Amino acid sequence: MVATGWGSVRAEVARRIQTRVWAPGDLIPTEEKLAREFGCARATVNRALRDLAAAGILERRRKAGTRVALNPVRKATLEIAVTRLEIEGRGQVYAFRLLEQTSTLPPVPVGVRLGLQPTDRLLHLRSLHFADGLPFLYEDRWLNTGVLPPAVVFDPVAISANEWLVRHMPYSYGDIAFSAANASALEAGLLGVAVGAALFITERTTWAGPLPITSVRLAHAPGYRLHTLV
Amino acid sequence: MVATGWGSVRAEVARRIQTRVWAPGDLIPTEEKLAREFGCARATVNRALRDLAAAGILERRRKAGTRVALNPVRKATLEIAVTRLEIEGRGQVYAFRLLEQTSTLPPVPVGVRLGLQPTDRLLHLRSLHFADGLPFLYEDRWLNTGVLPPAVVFDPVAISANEWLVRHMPYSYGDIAFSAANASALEAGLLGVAVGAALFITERTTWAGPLPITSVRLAHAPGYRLHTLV
DNA sequence: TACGCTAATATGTCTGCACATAATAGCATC
DNA sequence: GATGCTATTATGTGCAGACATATTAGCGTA
Repeated sequence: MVATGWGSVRAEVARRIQTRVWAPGDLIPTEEKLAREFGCARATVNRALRDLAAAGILERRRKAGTRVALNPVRKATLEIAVTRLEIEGRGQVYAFRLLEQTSTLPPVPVGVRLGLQPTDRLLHLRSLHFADGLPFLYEDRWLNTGVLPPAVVFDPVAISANEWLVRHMPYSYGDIAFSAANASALEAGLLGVAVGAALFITERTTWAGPLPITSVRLAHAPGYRLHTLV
Repeated sequence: MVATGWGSVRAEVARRIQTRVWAPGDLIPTEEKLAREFGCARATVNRALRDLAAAGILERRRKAGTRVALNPVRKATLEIAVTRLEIEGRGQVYAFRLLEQTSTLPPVPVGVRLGLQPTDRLLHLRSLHFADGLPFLYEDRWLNTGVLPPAVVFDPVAISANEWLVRHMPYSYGDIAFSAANASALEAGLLGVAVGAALFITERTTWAGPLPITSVRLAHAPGYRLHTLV
């Protein structure tokens, strides 16, 4: 421990866990003891241990103390960027085409997922995103236009809904699910692949506070890989 | 702001961003000003803003100040649990069967991924995991036995490699990639699905510090969905 | 034995202060 | 105008001390 700072405390604690000085399930010394040992303030140790706990390596409970996680749950972090940036980030040319834009009653599962009344109409957008001219992603989106800020015009032909939302309804929250599915005839035709090809599917439902905004299904062309950070 | 604590500062800042009091790209007040406004210490504001920055909502740079992220990158967090716990967590019965256990030279891509010499031998494990008696997951793993702690015996018939590693080589780091693939004849047979069925694929490479431990490919039976937290 | 109260304890968080560090803006110089 | 130094500034991190809060262990009582 020649380095200083909470990062070095974290590194040393992580080292002791990796080298099994402290084994899974073990109770590690209290913040005070560690602070004395490392010659730093308790707040510094606290910062380091809190960080390791957030990573799933430690489990902390008041009074009970801090122990090395017994069933470490790997927490993987993914970056979900706007499609345009994802494609441009690889040095490819981005383009997208709007295939459909209708205001209609959503299918029941979509309505339920968004918590809507059966009579609520939604904007149904279907579009295709291209990388270097090749189909990259097929997007099927239901959009609750009622909650969009009326001040700003949304032209789904000019800008992808994804990007528009991220710019004008920032920092809403939702849940994301990933799965695999065989390409339907429609999807195969649009993406230019054989019917039944394995597609990587992303499904997102997004809320701004209590208000449902959008529910979208993204079908990625074969070859798509989603990577964790680091 | 009737509540107190850094959480309430975070909530209020998030609210101002959601309601576009502070729009994307805007510079928000300095920590000192916010601390004065909220009637708390700068450290408290710092904690709140640091948290929002970690979530990708704010961008912070010394001297430059704190601004609302212009191209917010959604950071999704996934929990990757041990397969047994994942299945038992749904109230299903877990079982697994080891299909192959050989020590051999890995295929070139695997060797490269692990950064091994072309002459290094690896333990090749192939196994099938079951949920309620039905095939759930096909695992194809290459394991660098040289780095395993010799003190503890690893019996791949008795315990899944995944779980053994997580218990005895805790807190190693690696990268994970998700994709979709059509089931090969082999996979289809093992998982009891049609050839060509869309499988959700997880690939992981794991290191303990500088030492490569394992590279694994997991093929999930159709219907598998990976969910983000919250 | 079972239950409930109480004291002890480890972490959670806040305050106020200090100094470190990175990045900018402005000035001086060539 | 271009370049380079310097002062300024906002965040990053550190410290010590304090109080809050959850949880446990132990004790006493029924």
